[in-house]
Amino acid sequence: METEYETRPREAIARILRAEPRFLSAAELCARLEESGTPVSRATVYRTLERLAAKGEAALRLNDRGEATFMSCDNGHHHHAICRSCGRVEDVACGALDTFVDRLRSLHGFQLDDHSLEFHGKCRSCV
Amino acid sequence: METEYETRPREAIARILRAEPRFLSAAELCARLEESGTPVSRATVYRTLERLAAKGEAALRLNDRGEATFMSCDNGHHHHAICRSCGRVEDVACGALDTFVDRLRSLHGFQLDDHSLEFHGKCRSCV
DNA sequence: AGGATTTTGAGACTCGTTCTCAAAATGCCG
DNA sequence: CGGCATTTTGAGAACGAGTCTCAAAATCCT
Ligand SMILES: [Zn+2]
Ligand SMILES: [Zn+2]
Ligand SMILES: [Zn+2]
Ligand SMILES: [Zn+2]
Repeated sequence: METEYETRPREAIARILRAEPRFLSAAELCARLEESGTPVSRATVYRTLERLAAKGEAALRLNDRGEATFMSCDNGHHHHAICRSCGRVEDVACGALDTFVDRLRSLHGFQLDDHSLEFHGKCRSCV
Repeated sequence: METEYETRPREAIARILRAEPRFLSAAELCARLEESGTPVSRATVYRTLERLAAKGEAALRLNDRGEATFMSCDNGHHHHAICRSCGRVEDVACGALDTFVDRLRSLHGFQLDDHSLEFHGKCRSCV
């Protein structure tokens, strides 16, 4: 069998993630866990984050230093607007680019000054 | 003063990058340099890539394992379509999303099956 | 060639991430 | 309640990409 246990570390990690609209690194998560009186080892933090990401309950993002960061994130396909100064993340539903920008300005009050866009698929010679 | 020298390692690296429409990691670059009879140390490879990226002659990208990869890339703002199987990169000029997708299909013959989009700027509370 | 300056390479080092494995926790069943 | 099989955890070793150091080599200028 392969049952799943509900453990203190897992709950503590999930609680912190759910309360923060930001991508947190494993190190930051460790620090917060320590502060909140529920220290969790690095190994467990990584294992739990990997598990959450696999279940689609957390989004994984590599920051500009290549470190893995995680954020609580519901399943559906959408994109992220990330604040340069505080890191706050606004979820933006997928649609045409213009709609995106409009929504960012009006709905989220987000001042857009840069974006990165990457397509993935198969090139001509790979069908 | 601070003159720049034209050296064998730098030329070898630039030559490989210019011939490959793919993002290459420092390790891959080292291997190719070795093969082509011009071994270059890791340190120099990293220094040269950093230099090229700073001059806007190479694009930097973190792959899904967080490793830095580089590709010869001209200055202007544009986006990338990356083949899932061979890694070939098609440059796509910036414009509305619909135009992007059309261009990918017709001009590049690129079969799009996923994309990632990230906005950067300032959130409401950071002005 | 001579010499000031820049560049290189070998290897030590850093640090994020993964691995190992014995100890602890969990849930179940008698 | 105790055992008990199973899962999870933690401390620390191991790993690997990237950076740093500094003496030796290369480059350019005269
Ligand atoms: Zn902000
Ligand atoms: Zn989308
Ligand atoms: Zn391809
Ligand atoms: Zn653009």
